[in-house]
Amino acid sequence: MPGRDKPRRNHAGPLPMNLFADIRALVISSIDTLVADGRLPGGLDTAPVTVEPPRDKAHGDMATNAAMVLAKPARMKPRDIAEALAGLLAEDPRIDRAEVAGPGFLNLTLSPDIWAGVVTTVLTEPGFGRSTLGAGRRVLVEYVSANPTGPLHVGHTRGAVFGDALASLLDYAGWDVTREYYINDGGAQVDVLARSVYNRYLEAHDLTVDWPEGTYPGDYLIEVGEALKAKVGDRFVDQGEEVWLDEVREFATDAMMDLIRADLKKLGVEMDSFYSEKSLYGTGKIEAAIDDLKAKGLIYEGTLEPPKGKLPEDWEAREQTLFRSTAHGDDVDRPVQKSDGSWTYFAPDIAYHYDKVQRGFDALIDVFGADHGGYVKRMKAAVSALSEGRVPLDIKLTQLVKLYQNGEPFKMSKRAGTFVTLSDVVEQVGPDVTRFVMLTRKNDAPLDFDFAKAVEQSKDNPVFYVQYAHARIRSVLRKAEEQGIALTDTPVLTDPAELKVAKTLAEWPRLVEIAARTNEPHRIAFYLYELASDFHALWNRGNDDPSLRFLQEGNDSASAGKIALPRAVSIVISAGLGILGVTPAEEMR
RNA sequence: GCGCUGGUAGCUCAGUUGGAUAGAGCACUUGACUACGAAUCAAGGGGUCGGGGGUUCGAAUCCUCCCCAGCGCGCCA
Repeated sequence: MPGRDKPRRNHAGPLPMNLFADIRALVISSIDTLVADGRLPGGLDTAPVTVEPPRDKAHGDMATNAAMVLAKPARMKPRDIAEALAGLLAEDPRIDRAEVAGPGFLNLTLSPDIWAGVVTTVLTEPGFGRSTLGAGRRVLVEYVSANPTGPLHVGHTRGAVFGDALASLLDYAGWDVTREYYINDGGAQVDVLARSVYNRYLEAHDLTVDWPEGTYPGDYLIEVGEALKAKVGDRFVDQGEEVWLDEVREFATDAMMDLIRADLKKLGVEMDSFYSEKSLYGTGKIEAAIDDLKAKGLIYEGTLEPPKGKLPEDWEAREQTLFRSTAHGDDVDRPVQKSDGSWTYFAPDIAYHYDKVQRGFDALIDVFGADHGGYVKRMKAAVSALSEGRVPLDIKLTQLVKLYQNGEPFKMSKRAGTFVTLSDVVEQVGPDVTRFVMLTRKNDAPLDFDFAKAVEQSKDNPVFYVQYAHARIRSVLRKAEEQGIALTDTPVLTDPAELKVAKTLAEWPRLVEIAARTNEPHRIAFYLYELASDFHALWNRGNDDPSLRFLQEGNDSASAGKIALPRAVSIVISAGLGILGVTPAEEMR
């Protein structure tokens, strides 16, 4: 077998940062060597070559598909390529064995001291896991963007948590991230808000008022009405809308944004900027965006086909100003102006995204609720047109959150003014649990959130599982400090359970890149669960086998060698929880 | 009718963007605390990956046609 009796070498070279990337580079360079030797034809595309952890651990530490993806273009048998590659790879000191398996997989078993090196890297390189994937490019993440008409509810909470974790993840992966909230303060709904606040204002003057359909009767406006009274006295009583609407609207939206900012703060979400829709009106910004599209020949006057299927009752064909979004992948063209000449809601959205492009971002991400799924194509079309395809826009939809209390569904109805707010959730279960639970589901899958389970602190609740692992490690480290044990960055790893933990640590940088590339922060949460699981397993091995305990009675140097591994685990758990915005627990007694 | 998102173990969900015999947790069965923290661990049973067809060395993953659920579908944001 190749490589069996090669000389062992301690790590003279650089410590492994992303082991999978390092080994992949080795595979690629080996392919180049084979080409140079004439054993492989030139001009091969190595992009599809992957190096991954195999699903079955019996297949070694890593597997590469290189031979199989090269077989066809090289017009060779996969096993022949694999054999040639195996011989070369086995010469590298990092690789113990390279074995051909199955249809042409190359299974790699790494030198055991590689894993100790990984632990040392975690302990000595402050940025272990941080990636240069983003290369300092600027990305704007827009999230929450709830209408400023009331407190945030659970649906917004998920969007807030998701967007915030995604932003942190991208930052960790080397992007220059801006977090932004788009305030929908320019549409009809803020007029409704203003009228509702005006009603509360009248009530504050002990006047009786009607609450017609379409107003916001929520209690949270009572104090806003009183505050308005405190500010303007009875100046607006018995006055027509034309007198007070503008002022009340501004007063009310300011009050709502204060409320929303306070809600976000409870969750630990902090925006870099708030962008006002209203600032687009009367400033020429909408016109500028539409003109840009017009210059590209994408604006025209026309009449849309009625939608198929159920026809709106009051449908009648009208000529409107349309955006030729079909030229950029949409299904139908979209109106930007109503038949009376005023803007549709889509127009300021275009202007807002035009502004994002103008601000020079390299990539844009919008986080919407699932009920806005219908706008994905048109927004992508708009950004594609405005940036001439230069700026990618990814739109992530967050699905509904279904609330339960001990299995009993919680109903929420905004119309009736009774909905479960972000405050309700955070006050009951705390920000850490709220955030972690909402990130243990893919963003586009529905989420069941049971208050009872979330506070129960059981295994049902993964945040405690991860927190507990961290707390256990901190406990060990406190004891080590009490005993005056001098720490070392060089671990002693012998048991399979120890190696398993180190191998999982080695996957962290790769996991970060996958999560960042796919914009899927939930992968971080699942990874942390797996790391915690490996750690708990090792801990319990120590119950059966005292030689595996981190603190070795009366042997400080042995203890130090054992403690290095859990120290590394706590570093990665802290980093991962940091991305999710969850505080690592020091203790949980 | 069209579009978007889902459909994976009894339940709740992952699945490394096409890799090898599809994985966790809960629940169920059995076992481990004179402990570095048992909120933990070990072992076991459990599958037509919604269904059919296709693409290829290879499909839960890609294409196509159906079925089911949620959301959306000009002059509301």
